[in-house]
Amino acid sequence: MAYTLGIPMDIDKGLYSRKQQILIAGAKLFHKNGFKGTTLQSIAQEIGIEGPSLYNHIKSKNEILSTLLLTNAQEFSDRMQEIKSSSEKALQKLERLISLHIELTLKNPDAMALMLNEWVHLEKADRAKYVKLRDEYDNDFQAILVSSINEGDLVETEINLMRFMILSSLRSLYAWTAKYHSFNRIELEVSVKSLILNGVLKNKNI
Amino acid sequence: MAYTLGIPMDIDKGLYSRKQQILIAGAKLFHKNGFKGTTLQSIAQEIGIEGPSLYNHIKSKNEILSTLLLTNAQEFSDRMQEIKSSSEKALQKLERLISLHIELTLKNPDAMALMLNEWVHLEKADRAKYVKLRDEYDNDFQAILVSSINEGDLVETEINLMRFMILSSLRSLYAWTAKYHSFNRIELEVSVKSLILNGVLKNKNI
DNA sequence: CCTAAAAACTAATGACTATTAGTTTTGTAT
DNA sequence: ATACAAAACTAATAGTCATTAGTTTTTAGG
Repeated sequence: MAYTLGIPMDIDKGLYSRKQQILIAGAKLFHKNGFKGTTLQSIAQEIGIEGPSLYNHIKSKNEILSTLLLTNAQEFSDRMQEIKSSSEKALQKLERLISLHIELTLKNPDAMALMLNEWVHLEKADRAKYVKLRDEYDNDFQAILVSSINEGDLVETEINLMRFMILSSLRSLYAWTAKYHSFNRIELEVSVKSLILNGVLKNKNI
Repeated sequence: MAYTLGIPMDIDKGLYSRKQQILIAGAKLFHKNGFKGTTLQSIAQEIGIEGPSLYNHIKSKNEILSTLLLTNAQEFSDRMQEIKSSSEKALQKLERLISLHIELTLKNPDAMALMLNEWVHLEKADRAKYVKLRDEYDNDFQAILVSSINEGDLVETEINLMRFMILSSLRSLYAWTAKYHSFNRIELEVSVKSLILNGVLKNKNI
């Protein structure tokens, strides 16, 4: 069974289920206007129904946001476990993490955008869950950087800043892909890896 | 006369004017809860008055946001003109731009955070003005990168992606400085420049 | 067909909050 | 002191939604 946004696809119709449509429309509009700036009516309109009809499929407006954020945060977390537990050297793990960000960004740019800011509108419990997933991810990411430094592959900069700079670039990629769809995934991976690993200078003074 | 956020400081009292206090509190709360998630009452409370009293100093809630965003966008724009018109080589201009982002981020992290997302809540005219300033800045930034490539200093990656990756890192710095105040500006400049220019790899394979 | 569940609709409700009105307090210059 | 303006307060207004209630339409299985 194929999944998108954590919701099973309605294969028979070759279409998205109503709940999926709501999540897709929600992601799009939350991204465009912010969570608080988006009305349920506008989400309903996007899929051709009236506002209150949404309640046949969802429990609340907040549920839309938390499904989007937690599904994606969980996917990052799961994929991180996979990468962590592999036996490659840390530098290769870093490259796989870059690929992961690009993959998920291309699959779901709107949801990716929400992960940066809109989590502040989650309700307490979901918010705690989200922040926990995210902090763990960041810690794991940094641990891989530390390993790679110890393996002699990465330069010894202040480690928090290094993690921060890399993750900022990767987490902002959704804005790039929205404008330049022409790029294919492989090209993008090559370019992004090169920029992060080698920087922008042509002649390094080693 | 000293200025902050484009508003003259009330030097006699050694304090901020009410309008400045409102802008500072607004930036803080808009950053924390988003523009739509922030009530005027909460801004007023932050500076010890009642909500409606704000109207003795401002015209509307939106005015707070637009002052914050346009003041800072204008400062970026002005400083860009200065750097553009200097006679250094492009690589030095790029380094000055990195310093500029760090300087303004340290001076005003909350406002910097707003520039990423909250501009969507500006009213039509202000929004157009903001987007124009920002697009022009991005174009100028990219033009400097192109010059630097032509001068043989930067690698020939897809230019939009290069600009995008650099600006994403720089524009996210506010989140870093909020957590790691211990860093001083000079150290930060050295580290950020190195990460952007040289990347994270220790041994480049030239 | 028929029927029961799912999903839609329209019409409230009620909370929240930006803004206005009208009044009182505070600060300052004469 | 006094008066005038600035700045604060309290009490209303009015618009905007999320959500609920109650009803009708659609859909799918027997």
